[in-house]
Amino acid sequence: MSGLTIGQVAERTGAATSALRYWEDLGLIRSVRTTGNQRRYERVTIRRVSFIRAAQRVGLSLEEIRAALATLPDARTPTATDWARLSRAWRGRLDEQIRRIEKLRDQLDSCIGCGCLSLRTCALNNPSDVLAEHGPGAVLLEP
Amino acid sequence: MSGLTIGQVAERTGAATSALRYWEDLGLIRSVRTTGNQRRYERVTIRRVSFIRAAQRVGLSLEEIRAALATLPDARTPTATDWARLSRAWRGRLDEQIRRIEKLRDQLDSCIGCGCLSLRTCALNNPSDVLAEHGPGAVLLEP
DNA sequence: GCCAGAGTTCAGGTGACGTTCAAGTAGCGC
DNA sequence: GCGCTACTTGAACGTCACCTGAACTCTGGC
Repeated sequence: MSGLTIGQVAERTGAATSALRYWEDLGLIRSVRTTGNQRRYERVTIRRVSFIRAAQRVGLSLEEIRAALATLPDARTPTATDWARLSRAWRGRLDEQIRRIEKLRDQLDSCIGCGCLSLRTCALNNPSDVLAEHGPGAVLLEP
Repeated sequence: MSGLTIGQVAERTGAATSALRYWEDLGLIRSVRTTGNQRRYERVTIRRVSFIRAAQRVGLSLEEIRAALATLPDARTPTATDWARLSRAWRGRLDEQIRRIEKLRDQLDSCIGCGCLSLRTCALNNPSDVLAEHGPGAVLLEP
């Protein structure tokens, strides 16, 4: 009646309570407190948390997710259209991820015969165009 | 002549010097020291580092890589056949990764229209069979 | 009023490094 | 041998997205 506990949100979304608290510290979600200082979440938070988890699976960092969530309307409860707008951009990311891994796999196929891993001859070892050069920010695919 | 410096190994392999020192701390690579306490690497270390980098791109943790490297012969310099044996097992991993992301993408496609992200109806939100439940250990795809 | 279970904060750990620092070293020309 | 620059050193701290445990407090049912 007065909102969902952190345990209820965790159970309904599959997120760990520690993650929910962490996301709240980062400002991704909000809660109100009871007189005893316990968190209580609105029901709309469930959808927000679901969005965060889905976005993570697609490979977005929490900072990117925070930015995306910031474009949601303050005044009203987000609609299905709002959520759809945010998730539409993910498609390309997934295609890109698949493309990268497929390329890596094909290179591996052409490389396994030789076992080379040598500098100029082996494509597996020259991935400059396969993966970005490394900015910070990990993509957890299988956390 | 008396071995490669850490900077030379970094340049030839593309690994950062900080990573090389870290891997040495973990026992993945070895070095000898000069009288001035600087690291000097054998030329074979280049191939070893290349293997580590390739294995990481495939998604192995450093611990898994350490275990794989431990199967290399101590007595002699590893041959192309040795390296090929180690990398053969990666194929399935990459296929599995592609399968996972493709499934996620397909679910996203069927989900974008509705913008739902709701609990029972949206596949994107029920990924229990898509990704493992989360043991520790991050897979960095795009570091 | 009691108790179990769920909640709280805080400190510290994880993996795989990157960054920054003062201080030391290598190798070059001269 | 001297000076110069580029490189290297270990230690300590930061990063990201949390997890774990300690020590405590709240909530809800009986």
